[in-house]
Amino acid sequence: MLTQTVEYALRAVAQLGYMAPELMKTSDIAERTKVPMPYLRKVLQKLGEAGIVTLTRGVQGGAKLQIPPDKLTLLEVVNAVEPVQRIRTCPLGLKTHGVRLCPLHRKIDNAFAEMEAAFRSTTLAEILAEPTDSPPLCESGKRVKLVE
Amino acid sequence: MLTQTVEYALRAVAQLGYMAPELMKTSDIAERTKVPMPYLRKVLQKLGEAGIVTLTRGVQGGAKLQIPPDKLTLLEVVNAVEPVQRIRTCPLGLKTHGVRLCPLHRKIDNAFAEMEAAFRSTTLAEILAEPTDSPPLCESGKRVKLVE
DNA sequence: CACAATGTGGATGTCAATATCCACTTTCGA
DNA sequence: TCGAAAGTGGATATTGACATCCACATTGTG
Repeated sequence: MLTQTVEYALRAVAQLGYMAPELMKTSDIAERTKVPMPYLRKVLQKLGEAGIVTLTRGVQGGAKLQIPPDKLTLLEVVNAVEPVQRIRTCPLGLKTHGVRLCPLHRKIDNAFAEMEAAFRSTTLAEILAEPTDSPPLCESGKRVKLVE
Repeated sequence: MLTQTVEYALRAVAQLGYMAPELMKTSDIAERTKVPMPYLRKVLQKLGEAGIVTLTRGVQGGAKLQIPPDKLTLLEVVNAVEPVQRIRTCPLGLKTHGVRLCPLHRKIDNAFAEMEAAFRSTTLAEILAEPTDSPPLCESGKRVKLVE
């Protein structure tokens, strides 16, 4: 959970959130989010498959949010690129454990569960709206749409 | 955080907790915890450098817990093999962000912080003592020391 | 219609985490 | 004192995440 790829996906979605419902081409997203552009393409494709963004080809093409920011949870974004791996059976393969995790693995899985819950209960809109000196992905005071 | 190596370290420490304060040779730990033995060696070495276990060479050598289970937190074990990477500055390198994380990264770091706290507040003794049908690393009913 | 802008799909490269191997050192006990 | 039982340190795979590249398909515009 929470790999580099997830971080990239969250940045891209946050950036698209500013633009919503307009679209933005990949190279611009890459520049604003400081994600390597060729890799960002792959990430956006996964977000596309998950129905979170819509991708359009050709001139004037790009990506745009398919889900309104107040309906999109961070967990959906995370799961689109790298589903949270909860511990469901004993990682040692002990037969008698199975579904009933031992205290060690229960503890670990609980930590995952809490993280999952934290992301599930947070929408993109909340992230974008939160009052702060440091708006996501922007320099202070530049909390505006991309100007051409 | 919480890589395979961390999982291995926790298993090894849990196993040593059963034996404490006696020692156990690496091959036995490997067998019980189902960790590849050559790799377990490396993990134990890190735990040794951190002062969590003591390693003894030669005949009758092996590893043993250096810290009593009720004084050893899971976080110490995690940090010994793979320190938790908290987000302390803006990952995008935005100058105006710096120490003051944006809501997105604050959210992510909070999740890390909670996980850290969960592990800091749990001792090995608690894990081993928790009443359960599935004692850590053992088949049910076999919550006993390794019998030669 | 032709061309440039843009995304697509797949092949390939890079690197760190994971895992293995081996020659060497240390220790115990016969 | 010698040999077997351990751990040590370093070299070497293996693997998956991360990243790049390129030929191609699609779309808007002159």
